Amino acid sequence: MEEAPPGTAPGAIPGTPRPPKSEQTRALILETAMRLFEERGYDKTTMRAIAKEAGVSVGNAYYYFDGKEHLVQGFYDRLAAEHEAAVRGILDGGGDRDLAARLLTVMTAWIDVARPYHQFAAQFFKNAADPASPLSPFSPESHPALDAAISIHERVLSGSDIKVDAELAEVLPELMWMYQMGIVVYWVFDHSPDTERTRRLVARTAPLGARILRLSRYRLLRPIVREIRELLSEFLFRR
Amino acid sequence: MEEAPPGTAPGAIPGTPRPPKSEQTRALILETAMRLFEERGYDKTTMRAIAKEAGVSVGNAYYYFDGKEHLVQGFYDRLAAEHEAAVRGILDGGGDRDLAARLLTVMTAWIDVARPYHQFAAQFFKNAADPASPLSPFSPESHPALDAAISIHERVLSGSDIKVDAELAEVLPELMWMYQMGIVVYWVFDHSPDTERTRRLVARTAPLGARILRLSRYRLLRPIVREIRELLSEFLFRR
DNA sequence: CTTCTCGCTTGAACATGTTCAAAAACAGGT
DNA sequence: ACCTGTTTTTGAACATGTTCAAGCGAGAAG
Repeated sequence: MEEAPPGTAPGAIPGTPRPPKSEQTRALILETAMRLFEERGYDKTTMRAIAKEAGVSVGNAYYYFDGKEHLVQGFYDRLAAEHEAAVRGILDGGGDRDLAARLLTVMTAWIDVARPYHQFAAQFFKNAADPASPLSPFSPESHPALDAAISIHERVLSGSDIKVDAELAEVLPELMWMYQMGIVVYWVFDHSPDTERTRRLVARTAPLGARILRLSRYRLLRPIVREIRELLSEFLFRR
Repeated sequence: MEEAPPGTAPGAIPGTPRPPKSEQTRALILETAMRLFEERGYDKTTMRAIAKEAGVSVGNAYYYFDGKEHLVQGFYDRLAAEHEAAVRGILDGGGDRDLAARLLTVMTAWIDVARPYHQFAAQFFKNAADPASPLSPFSPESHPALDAAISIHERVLSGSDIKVDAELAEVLPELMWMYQMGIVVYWVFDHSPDTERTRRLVARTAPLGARILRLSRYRLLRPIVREIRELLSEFLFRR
């Protein structure tokens, strides 16, 4: 999330918050960029336009951000924060304890939160898919966001009344996150009005997932569940 | 695969093959581009360099191809053709009839065929993820390639000795193609030497898939299999 | 007060994908 | 051989992300 920190003040202790002046400029540029992205879309927003609108020079934007892509990180953070806020109530007590319901709520909340950015998201989605880009979910820069997203699924699971093997429970949140990524891809490509198709897909798959999970305790499926669990723990990305 | 066809000759019947001269130029540009992409990578290869190396002007390249991205389509086609050739023997009689073995062969063949392009693929993978790009697997331009890829999985399935419900069999090839896409994504992000991790992942998941498919005939799983089948036929892309 | 330091800011210059009006090559008819 | 309309080719111009050498300004040091 943090950019290459513009050098710290001369005698300043490292780790000390940036002097407020530059922080203000940084925020101004970021906010202007996000506003223009939302108004005109990612491609149509030029760095020159951002600089002009923010009342700074082009070079100044590059002083604070390594490039145009980095300005999008703001959306990641905002999205993640809004999503977290939207589901907090449901996750921390008070909510339904049924896993299907919890998952559906969380996923639907994400679609709602992300709705204003749908068109814009499709435009820069490619950057997220670029392994070399900091916007990739696997990049070091995205690690905090990734952890936050997975943590949501941890809470979806742990707050539910479902009974699963402890070892399986360990890899499930990451699997659920992958499910979410799949939905996001579907959503990005979804051109139905208000992404109604994606909503329907979630409404169908969330209960299905919970159902499969319940089934996983049957004797018959033991060996295969075991195999899947081992697979996940070996090949999931965070290992 | 076909570009916006450079206007047809005056009295020519539409659908008539292009005059060979221009076809030659087109091929020259495409081949030069592919060679340079392979030598220097996608980003490092400029349109000017391609034109210069091919002995034509920049504008000429744009006369035949709508843009730099379109030049990559050649790799798609080449890859698809090489893959098809590599697995043809196994698919059309003669090969193993075990589904796991067939799937593993086909997937491993793909990794082998794609090996020379791994680094390069990672560089333009983002374009394939862009819904607006012609390189997206869902774009009209990629439709032939998509059909070809799915047809391979149709043959993997139909040539195997596995018994599956007819209705399920109808959606399975597309599901298997999605599995392949998942592997491709893993492969793109895979930095292990010779993408050994991806190979191991395939070696583990191909048998797993076949195993799950065999299990699907159990009474216990009937309703859930039915649900999955309906889901797939409703939400898969080609519908 | 002067000078020095260093973070901050500037805008021109650069690299590269893309467009376009015009020139050249070409084909067919007379 | 010459005219005419079409296809092909050209290269300069354009748009935009990015870099960089130079300038600015506020506070520290003298």
